[in-house]
Amino acid sequence: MNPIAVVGPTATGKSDVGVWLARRLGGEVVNADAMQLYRGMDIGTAKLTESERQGVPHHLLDVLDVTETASVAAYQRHARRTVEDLLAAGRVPVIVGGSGLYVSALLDDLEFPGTDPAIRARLEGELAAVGVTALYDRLTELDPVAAGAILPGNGRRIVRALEVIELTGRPFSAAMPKPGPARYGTVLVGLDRAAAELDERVETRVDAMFDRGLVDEVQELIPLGLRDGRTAGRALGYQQVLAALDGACDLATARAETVRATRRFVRRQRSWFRRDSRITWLDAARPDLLDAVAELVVS
RNA sequence: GGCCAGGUAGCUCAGUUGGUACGAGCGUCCGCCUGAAAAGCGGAAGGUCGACGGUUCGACCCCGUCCCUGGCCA
Repeated sequence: MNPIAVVGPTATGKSDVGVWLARRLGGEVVNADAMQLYRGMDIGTAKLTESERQGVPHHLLDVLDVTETASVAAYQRHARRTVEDLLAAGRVPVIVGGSGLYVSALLDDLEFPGTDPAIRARLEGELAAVGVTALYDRLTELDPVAAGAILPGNGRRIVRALEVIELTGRPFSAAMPKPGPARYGTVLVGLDRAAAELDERVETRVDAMFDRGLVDEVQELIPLGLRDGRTAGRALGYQQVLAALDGACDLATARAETVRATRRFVRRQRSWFRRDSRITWLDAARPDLLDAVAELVVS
């Protein structure tokens, strides 16, 4: 049986549907959520607890230390291997996550040219020293096409483009994946909810995270290097709690900021997934949701 | 009841010696997205400048009255 991918904005209820599908189909869950990759980041990423997983094996959870930088390319390798292993074993991969780029890396023909820490560091140094404009001008000279696709203020992407050019000696082709069927014949199911309802769920969920000890979790992760990592400390909730612990604001503000930032994130996730025409969308609030999902999977 | 501060974008506030509001942050909407993606970036829509009257060629800015909010004093 082909893999199923359950995607969509955060707080819609993807994880539970994933478990249900896995149990029903004899499958296992493959995480496609960038922040759930981190060990110890449980409360703030809404990772399912052991009991909530109901015995369903979950892959690609807790594979990174908080100090490690998440990487799509690494994710792509691990996730593909995991999916292929499951298929070989006759298990149905149930891909669940809201990180659009990660899902795409797994299911589309994305190829990531390498990276070189030295080159990267140098370019970032330049970015800090000379400013974005100078680097953007250079990119325009070296690769007008890439420059056209990257906004002049986006230092991060400009650096990456220059890195790839230097590394490969060829222009940075920022071509989006060509439209086509998803790898492994994966069926894509999108879960969403009415905007107002999801906003409310986000608020409830953030409240619950703080009540369940998000602050303690952050405090335990600090000695493990949460602040030193490049990505982990930027996760929603963690970032805001760190700011509060630094005295930049109080915890009530951190909580409110987390709600706000999460809502913004939901908008971005929608705009990412919206353009993928392979996704069949379902309103996660419908009472017969599971039946509807089952129908999609069978057909 | 008196005094003071204030009423400008959905919210918090800038601003104009009187000449079409240069607004900002947040929110909202839309979009982009290749080794940081829960990240990074771009664009747009929103204002009868509390009400009414006066002065003026012209007022959101000046004057008067009133309404509202906050604080202080009674």
